[in-house]
Amino acid sequence: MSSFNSIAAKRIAQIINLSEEEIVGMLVKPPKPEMGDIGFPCFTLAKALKKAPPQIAAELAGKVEQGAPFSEAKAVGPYLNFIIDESAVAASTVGAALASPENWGKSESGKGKTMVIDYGSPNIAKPLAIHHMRTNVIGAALMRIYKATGWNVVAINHLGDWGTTFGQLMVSYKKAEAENPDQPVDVDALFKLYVKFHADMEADENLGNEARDWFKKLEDGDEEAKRLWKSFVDASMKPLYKIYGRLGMHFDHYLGESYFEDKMEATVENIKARNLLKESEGAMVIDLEEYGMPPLLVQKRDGATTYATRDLAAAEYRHKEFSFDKCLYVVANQQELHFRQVFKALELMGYDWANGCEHIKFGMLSLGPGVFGENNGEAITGSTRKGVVIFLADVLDRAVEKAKEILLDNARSESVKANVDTLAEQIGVGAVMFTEFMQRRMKDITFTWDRALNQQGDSGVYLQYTHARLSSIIRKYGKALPKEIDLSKLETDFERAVMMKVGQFPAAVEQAAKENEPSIVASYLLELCAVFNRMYTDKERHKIISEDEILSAARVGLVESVRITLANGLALLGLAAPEEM
RNA sequence: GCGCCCAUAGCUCAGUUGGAUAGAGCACAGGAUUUCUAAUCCUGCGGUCAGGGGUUCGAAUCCCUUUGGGCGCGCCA
Repeated sequence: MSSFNSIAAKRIAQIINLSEEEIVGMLVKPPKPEMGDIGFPCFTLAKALKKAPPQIAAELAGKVEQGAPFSEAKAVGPYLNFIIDESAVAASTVGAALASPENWGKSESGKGKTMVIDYGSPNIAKPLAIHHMRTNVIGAALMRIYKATGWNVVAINHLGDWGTTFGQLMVSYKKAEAENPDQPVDVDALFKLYVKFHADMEADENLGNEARDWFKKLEDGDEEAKRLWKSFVDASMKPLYKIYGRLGMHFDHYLGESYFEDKMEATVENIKARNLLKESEGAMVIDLEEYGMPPLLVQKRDGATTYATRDLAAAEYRHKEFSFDKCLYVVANQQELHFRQVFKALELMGYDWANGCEHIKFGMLSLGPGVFGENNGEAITGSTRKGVVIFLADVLDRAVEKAKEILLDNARSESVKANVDTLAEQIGVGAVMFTEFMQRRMKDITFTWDRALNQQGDSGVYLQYTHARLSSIIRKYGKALPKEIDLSKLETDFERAVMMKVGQFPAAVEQAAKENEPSIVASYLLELCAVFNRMYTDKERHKIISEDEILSAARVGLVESVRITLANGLALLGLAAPEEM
């Protein structure tokens, strides 16, 4: 579509004293389709020309070069509007999508550039809770969106597999083991130990010191500490991989904090070499007062490292290994200050690539009333420590169960019945994932079961249902589309609206990458489906398959282009595109 | 106290590089299917775009300010 904009700009530039580039920046989309496809506002010219904007628009319409790819350029009030010729619309949308389905929506704007994305990155030894879904789903979508715009992407899971938490677990585990030699080590058991530790610490503050001592032992290479740590990590990873599979996530590297353990010394040396390390209250910090930030803690009083130091080491490693142009951290906005400090520290360490680092933050998820008691109608913050937590796996399971019921109720065909479990998984998981894409990432979310399990209205299910409907039409058509389709047959207002919407897909993907905002793709897809379904349900005028073979081929071509767009879009978001449901 | 973020219909949200009459979904009230998936579609109802000031031909959008809310501010990550 953007090529039409530049052609319009070129023609306007021929008759007024503005550059093509300036004009492109001024072009707008008219609010109603009958007004035209591209609009040029004439207000800014009014002063210089000392004429009213509508008059200017009328004069420009008289002077501007007419002809393909525009059927008309006309004045509409104070705007000069261009109407794109039907055949040009069809060729650049339906034609383009059919010609190369797998590339439809892709671009090369990121060609030759590398982006490292840090997402997921859970603190292991705790089962994934509902709020972890945000980084997982947003991060995985961004990864795919960047790939679609030509970037070379390296996805890293910076596992939280190091730190005092493991000391806490060791304290708790040793106590449990003393009472029961067969104390299991699996993620459920670990979770219970974790909760128990924090409950016990209420009564015995000394436990905190014991935990720090165990972590120090781990850092110092104590055999038993290492053995316990390894068993905790192994037990944690199993369910993690399982849920990553369900969410369709992918990582190129699992490089947890523990991986950087032996690289920490070099990082601390680098900080020292720049004269940045200062002693403060017995700990070692980087002073950032000059930049309006509190100091960054590099080493604790006992000499153990902190997650800040591990982030610095990880950033150094990532740049050395992948020489990224961009490094995105998909992490909740609670850590905003932390990342500002880390990025500033990297800059002070002399790394000019620090300005390629970006914190992709997102709003917080709280638990609505009814999820854990009524709480006087207030939302509450989940707390893994206190056991106030909704497990992601449980949410997915319930959504799948609900999808299965609805599938069996509708029971459209034998093959739906035969595949009901696969389809229910696709639909249920998709519905839960899609709730992440229903608003911009910065919005806070209040979790309620109703919201998470919603499969009505604007939802992932709506997109998937529309995809199944599109697939069904194509199945019914029952033959390959002819090589030459007469797209000029697509001439109704609804057909034009669908074509125009299909044509906006590449721009939506591009915009999503530019703003690091997968929800842009999601709202685009909802609009696409709405526009298509409107045409589809107008069965009087828009029967897709009819006796008119030429028209049928054109309409099925249009349907297929919508299906390709929807399938590619769903894939970017990580949702399945079922062919029937 | 300081910093970051948020505020649009009863509810959940789009619209944010300034442009034409601020849009969806849910909820509520009606309606559409002998024919391609009704998990759909249509109609109606619903707005001091948190308040105030400013910039501009033009502001939900940019600037200042007030209010309300969320998050953060060294030995958790």
